[in-house]
Amino acid sequence: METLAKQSAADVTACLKAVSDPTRLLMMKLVETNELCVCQFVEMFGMSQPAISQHLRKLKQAGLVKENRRGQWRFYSMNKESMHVPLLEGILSHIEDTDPQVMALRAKEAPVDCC
Amino acid sequence: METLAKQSAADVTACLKAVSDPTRLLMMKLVETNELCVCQFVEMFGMSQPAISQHLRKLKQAGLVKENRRGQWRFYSMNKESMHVPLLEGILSHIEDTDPQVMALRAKEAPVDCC
DNA sequence: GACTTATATAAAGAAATCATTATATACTAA
DNA sequence: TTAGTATATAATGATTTCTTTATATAAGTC
Repeated sequence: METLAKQSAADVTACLKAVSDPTRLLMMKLVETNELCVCQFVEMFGMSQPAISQHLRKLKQAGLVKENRRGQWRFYSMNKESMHVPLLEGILSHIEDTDPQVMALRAKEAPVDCC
Repeated sequence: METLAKQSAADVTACLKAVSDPTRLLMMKLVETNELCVCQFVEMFGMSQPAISQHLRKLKQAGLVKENRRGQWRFYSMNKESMHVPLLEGILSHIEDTDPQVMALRAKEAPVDCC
């Protein structure tokens, strides 16, 4: 069942800009089902912590992820209330489950107190 | 009926980068059904001819449009053979038909020998 | 051939993007 | 309170993107 909530071209562009970066697209694929904290992203992507934080900020500003604070950690997951969810889910569904990049990232998923 | 031809995350990113620009997204919306020549795009978008040509080149390099030469004109239309068609159609389907930008562009559509 | 028209390509500059290092904030624990 | 950990923000620089102006190519016309 494909929900077809339509939006303006400008809104679609805003969503596409947010996920047209390889790191952020993969991030969205990961948080589609999981909730992950910043330090986990850092481990998985092998990127500096500020770089990860800035990508997450862009996703948050676009309304694609929501932040959940628990203890000293901040968890990110897909914002299912976003107007962009139908579009976003549609895009993510085109990434094959066996995608090597996604597989490699998931293999590196460490416990929350990884850092 | 939603075709679900899956691709690698890298391929999806390549497609998204091509259409995450407002001009190019609208261009794809227009050539989804129509075949348009460069001078028509120039009229419709009110942008310089080289700017239009460069956007078209990016779309062509991504395999999203095909070029058809007839006389002195070059017509562009969606490349229905592209691996990205299912993803692309999915994205375009989220743009509402009454979108003001799309409507404004279509209203400006001039005959081919416009220039 | 010379001239016009449609389009592509090149060159250049402003603005946006994405990374890094350095620093600030905020929560936890002792 | 002091120290440590997790994350955000600021500052900076390299690269990319998007536009414009200038020039080249290629087809059509006289």
